[in-house]
Amino acid sequence: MFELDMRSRKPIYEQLVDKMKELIMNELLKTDEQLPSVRQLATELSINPNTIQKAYRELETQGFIYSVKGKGSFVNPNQKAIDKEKIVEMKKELEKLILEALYLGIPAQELISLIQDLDASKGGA
Amino acid sequence: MFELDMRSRKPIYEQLVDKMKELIMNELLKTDEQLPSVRQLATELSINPNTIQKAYRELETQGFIYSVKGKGSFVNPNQKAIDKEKIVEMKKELEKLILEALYLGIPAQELISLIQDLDASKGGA
DNA sequence: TAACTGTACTATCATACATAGTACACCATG
DNA sequence: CATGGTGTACTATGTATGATAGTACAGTTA
Repeated sequence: MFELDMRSRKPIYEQLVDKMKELIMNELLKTDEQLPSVRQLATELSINPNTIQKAYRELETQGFIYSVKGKGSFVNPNQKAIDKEKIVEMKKELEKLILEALYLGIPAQELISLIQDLDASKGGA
Repeated sequence: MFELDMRSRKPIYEQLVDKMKELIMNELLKTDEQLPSVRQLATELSINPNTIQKAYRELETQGFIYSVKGKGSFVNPNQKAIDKEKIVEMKKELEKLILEALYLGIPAQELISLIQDLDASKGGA
């Protein structure tokens, strides 16, 4: 369910956060559905429970999940608060990366096709 | 000439490498043109000479520049060897980021427009 | 009570990046 | 030749971040 890239510059906990957000926004994890427990997921992924907890804490801060002591962590029903700040940040990152890609010689049309493909697969899956 | 983001996850030397490659590929630095010296650029950017040298070494390894002891570093006339590996890597990164953006709710059309704008400004500048 | 949840610490290790300092080889200029 | 510029190499140190290890405590559920 979670494919981690241990060599990535992006830390594990952050990869987890992003994956979770995708699953939630794509409704593969539905409202009030229970997430795997900190220890269980840690065992499953062969990483430290602290790393999982760090991801969960971040997800809770961002309003994607809520956690209850003794019970577990669950998908938050109200995630309308997907912060605009994050979107702005994302656009900046994308702009940088796209510019690099163009300078690297990747044709604009190829990038556009990539977006269209991803968009289609996202909606149609 | 070089805008460094000290807060970025991308290390300084790597930012330098990328900037240089852009300048070279965009022909803002022309064939056999001399680059700033290691110490000079270090002073100018207020960073350590070793960091500059690391960037230059990397650029030389990748075939973008060549260095001559006692003389300086220069733009390589033959940079046809723009590695495909880097392009593949770039595409993967882009794919991840675009997917995140789409899930964040940024419309595909907006991303496409972004690419087109960047592509136009790149060619027309 | 027992076994599971989340949560909160401290300590330690590993890695990558950047800096500091020194040293040497080479070239150009006076 | 002497000086000061170039690239290059090396060790040591500082720093920040990520990840792990271990322990402990609070709450829930059976």
